Amino acid sequence: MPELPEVEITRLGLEPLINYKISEVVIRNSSLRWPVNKSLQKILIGMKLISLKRRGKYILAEFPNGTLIIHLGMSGNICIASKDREIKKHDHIDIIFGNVEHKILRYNDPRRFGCVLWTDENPLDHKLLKNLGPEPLSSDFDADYLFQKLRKKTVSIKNAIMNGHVVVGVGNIYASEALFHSKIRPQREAYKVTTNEVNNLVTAIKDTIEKAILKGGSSIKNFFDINGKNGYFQNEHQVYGRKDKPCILCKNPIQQITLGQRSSFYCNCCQK
DNA sequence: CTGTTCTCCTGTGGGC
DNA sequence: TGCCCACAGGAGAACA
Repeated sequence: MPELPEVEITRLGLEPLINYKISEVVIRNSSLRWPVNKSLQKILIGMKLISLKRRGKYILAEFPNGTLIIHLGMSGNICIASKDREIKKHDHIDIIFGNVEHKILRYNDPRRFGCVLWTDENPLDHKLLKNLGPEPLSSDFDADYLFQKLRKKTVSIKNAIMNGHVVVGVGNIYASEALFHSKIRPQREAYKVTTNEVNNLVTAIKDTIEKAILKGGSSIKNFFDINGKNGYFQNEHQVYGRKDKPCILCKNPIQQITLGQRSSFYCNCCQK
């Protein structure tokens, strides 16, 4: 469940847990991207969830004594499970809230590229977060900023916008989508993108992400007891995954190329 | 510093 | 039906 909209929807889905205290922590498999702190149980029991924030694709669950930093990697998902829900394969962590009526934050991640980390310092100072670029939906992310960033970059524009130090939250799907909407070929060198195109690109990134959040938000009522996935595949992509299919604008076949070892899709006719 | 390649891991789908 | 291979939505680490 990787792109920013899915992370934001996950964050929203967890909000019913705010103000509940943790009564138990179960770690079935601690070997995520980084080992899960075995003392998590000791640290978290009795702690009340204060707030849920997000930075890039990291979910920040704040407690009185520190913060859980959660990343879903490529295949992670979180649901709120009821007590009687069966344990499925790759249900690695349960964080159980409430003493009487249990609400379980259940972390599932088949590929285990995600992470669940504890910090008792300001999470924004954590080494994984402190050097991240601006949030795509914030006013800090504008055409002036992006143009300045791209000026020195010789990598492809697609790789540039997927770089978390440039802007956070633009994943492989939405990078292709945003470049299609702004009519820029993904393989173009970043520094060759014009101010006008950067302007369009910033708008396209914001629109793509905003729309996906709105769309996914409508499926949030299904969050309880449903392990992820809904909302994601339902999205209709204009170019991503549409190799050889007709471009929605000009009917020419969509091209697929590899950039930075990731699949990239574009229209050879509409994107220059 | 920049850019490139490698890496973690399981699941899935296509070809035979 | 089974087997093998390519590939999958992330992104830090290691290296040139």
